[in-house]
Amino acid sequence: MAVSVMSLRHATLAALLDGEASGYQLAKIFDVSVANYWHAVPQQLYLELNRLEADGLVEARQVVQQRRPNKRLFTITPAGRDALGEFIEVPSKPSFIRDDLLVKVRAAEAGDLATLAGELDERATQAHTKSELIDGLLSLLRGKQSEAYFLAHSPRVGPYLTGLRGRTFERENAVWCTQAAGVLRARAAAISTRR
Amino acid sequence: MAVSVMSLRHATLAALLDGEASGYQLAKIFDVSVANYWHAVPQQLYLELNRLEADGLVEARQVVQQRRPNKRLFTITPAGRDALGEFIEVPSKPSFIRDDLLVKVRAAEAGDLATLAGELDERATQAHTKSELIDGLLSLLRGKQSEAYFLAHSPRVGPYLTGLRGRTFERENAVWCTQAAGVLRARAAAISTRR
DNA sequence: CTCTCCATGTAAATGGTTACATGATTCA
DNA sequence: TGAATCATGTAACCATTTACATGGAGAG
Repeated sequence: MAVSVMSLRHATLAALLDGEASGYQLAKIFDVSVANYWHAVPQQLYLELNRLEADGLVEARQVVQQRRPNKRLFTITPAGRDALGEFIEVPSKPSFIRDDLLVKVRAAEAGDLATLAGELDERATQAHTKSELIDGLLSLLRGKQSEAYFLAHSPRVGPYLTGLRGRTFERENAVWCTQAAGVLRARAAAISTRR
Repeated sequence: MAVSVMSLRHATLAALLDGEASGYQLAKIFDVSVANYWHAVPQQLYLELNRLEADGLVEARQVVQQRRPNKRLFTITPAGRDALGEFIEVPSKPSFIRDDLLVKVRAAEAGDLATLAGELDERATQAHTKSELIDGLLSLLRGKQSEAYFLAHSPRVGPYLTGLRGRTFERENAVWCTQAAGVLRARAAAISTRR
């Protein structure tokens, strides 16, 4: 059975549903809101946008600027929207976490506990910051509407739902990192007093 | 500043901290407990194990079997443990989610809402099953000890902590998938009655 | 008699990261 | 004067996935 591939394509197309954007702008968007479900560096986006253009899924128009480098603004085409529609029809492969830091925690017994606890604290802070950033994006989307009303009626329901997932993920990440750091530090202390 | 790479290596080494295993067994382990922080298909593991052996980070012994194909059991070497220790010292790059299904939800407006809701329900079930599986692994690890005691004293603290993260992740995944499916289905119904 | 499990690999293709390249503008 | 922002790309490299390949044992 066919399973969907090439999600960078579709993540890029999806980001263009909000309107035209340059590769540079998309890179920024990928850094904040798209980061909830996909990650890509600018180089990837420039390549992918050109491929999408060649395939007729996006259209570009050149914008000449005086004090800034010229840029190309991309718009999703009807064919691009269709491609997203088809993408939604084919089943996805299940997602998985791939996290260096969790590998380290798994292997904690083979390394320095204090160092690891330090990195966990840092990560907790980052995750907390990220969750607040997303929180801001969510209330910006929602405006004065209640969440229930927004979810029932707003055309921006897609970004809102992915934002909710991202916010929870980052919050839980922060909680867990803090817990793990505490556990490891307590153990590091226990080991050093025992000697 | 150097940032750690090649986590498959370290995930493999970490999995061998529990004792010797064959490539086939490791593939199983990767499917369940290691899946909380890394994913790999068997082919990758066979390759990686051979590379680790060539680098002296694991040792292999051949086990000849009568009714089963012969196998090779791998053990982590002191050099392998050192490699894990160094891995823990170098900072990790921040992790990110990469999920096809979230891309689809972001792009919901361009596709069929009922189809997407259906896939979200399926995913909710899978996530719930996975969370219960992990829950079982955790109580197996814990045995009769309280969680606090286990976290303070057990040598298996690494796997336990990653299990906690995985369990929360899957639980939150199930909750979110169910919520998103509900939202999208309600909207699908609203659209069809309006016509 | 078919399916799943055991058990290990090679080869080709795709996807993703890192390094390199350029250059003006604005802000501290 | 140095760093950050705007703006786009190429090339080399590394990691990951998919397809292909083999074959006996045991369960239903």
